Amino acid sequence: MLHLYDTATREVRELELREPGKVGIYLCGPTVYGPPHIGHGRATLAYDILRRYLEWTGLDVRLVSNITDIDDHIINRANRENRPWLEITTKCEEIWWQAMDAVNFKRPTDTPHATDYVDEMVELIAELIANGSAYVTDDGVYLSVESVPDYGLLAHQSLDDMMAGGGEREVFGAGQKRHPADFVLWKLSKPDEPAWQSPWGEGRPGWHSECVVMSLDLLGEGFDLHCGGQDLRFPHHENERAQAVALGKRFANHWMHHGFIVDAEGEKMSKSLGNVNNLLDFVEVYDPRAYRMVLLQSHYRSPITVNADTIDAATNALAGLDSFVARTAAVPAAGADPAILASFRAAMDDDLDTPKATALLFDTVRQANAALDADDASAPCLVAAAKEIAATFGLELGRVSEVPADVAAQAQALDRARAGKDYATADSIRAELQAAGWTVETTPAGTTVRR
RNA sequence: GGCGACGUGGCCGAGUGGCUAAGGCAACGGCCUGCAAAGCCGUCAACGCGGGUUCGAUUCCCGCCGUCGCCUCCA
Repeated sequence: MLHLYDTATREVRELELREPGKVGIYLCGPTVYGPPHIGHGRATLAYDILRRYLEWTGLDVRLVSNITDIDDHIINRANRENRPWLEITTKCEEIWWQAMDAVNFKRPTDTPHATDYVDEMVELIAELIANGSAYVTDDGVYLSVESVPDYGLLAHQSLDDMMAGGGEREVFGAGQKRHPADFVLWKLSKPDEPAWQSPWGEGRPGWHSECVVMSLDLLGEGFDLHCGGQDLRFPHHENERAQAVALGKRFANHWMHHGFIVDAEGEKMSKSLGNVNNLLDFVEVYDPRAYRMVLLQSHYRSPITVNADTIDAATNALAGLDSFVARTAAVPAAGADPAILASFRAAMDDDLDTPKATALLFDTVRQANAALDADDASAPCLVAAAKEIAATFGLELGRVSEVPADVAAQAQALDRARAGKDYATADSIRAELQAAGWTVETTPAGTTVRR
């Protein structure tokens, strides 16, 4: 069974399932106010790999990932560009899924929207007020963090310590808060802002409530796993949890957080730094699979470097795998080598050790190639194991590229020239094809071309 | 200031109290090939600095240097 690092307990421990055979996962999704950057790519691919692996082990996975479609960022952009906010969220969500499809992210089983859950959030907030853990001020409703006994569980810092330093940023709603760390549950709206009815006046929900309401609604109390970026650990996840605790409800059993993309200088790549790498631009320039490969070759909790060098290296590694799949197209189907699959499973069960599992994949490919070269009977099982691992990683290998008729004709001409020992012609045809971007592989069985 | 992470060969990136410190990319040599490509075989080369614990440390502890993250709305 899978063992995962749990942020709450700070140890690698077994992912205990509430219900055998089924796993419920909540993944904090995007706020749709801009194009996704490559950091979002890691956020989704890390869990895409987790999800595919869990499914491969035979579990029934329910993956809930929200769309935050009401938020200050959205309102600010709408004001700045003088557009309706709904137009922004609709457009950005469309772009989000376009990018996710491009990196082969398997769609979550549920993608709830914050704006569809406003009534439930209002109910939640009312309950929190009723039991004394939330209070109303001039500008909204706040949760009193002092009413949550183990507040700071995920931050691993006491409230006092958190307050001690760091406060260079402006404290939101500082005026009437009882404690500086109290956070807003409901924001009263200003004129012309999107607003919903509530007992405390027209307004909109704060950031943290939607995830509590939606995860509990779709996955239920004590769901198995809650995921997101390391930056969401605090305050976002801490504050989600605080609301559930204040309600007396069991929340996530296990917390998983992934590391960041850093740039060549080792700095976090994020919107706040302004060095955005738009994911759609990225997949236009590079093979989207190369990004997945870079992620697979490092651990999900490590910060990783994504730049032209690392992507190029991954692209080249992928070329070898594509060649492997191309040369094994005619290898008869067989059961995957069980020892290799067992090693794969052992690596993945150990806190998703994809670097080790990826090393195993390359080693299996090498063994399979050697077996094929030697005409050894073990080849089909090795080939099957390699393909199964790659498929579980979500790597689509050896995609058959469309070969235009004229290119196919050139390949045939190349073969004819070689058959007639007209090597000058053969070489010039090959050079031409290569110049046009085709990978040309001349084998005894004939010439194949692919992109 | 508090909490935390990290510094491994040319590049990326695993890992371990002591057998030959993964894997990928790059480079180089060989086999194969008409020549290539792909593949296979092989070579090259690393644990920030200084102490300590230990029979032994890259791994544990302390200090230093350097980098990064979080500390109220950023995946």
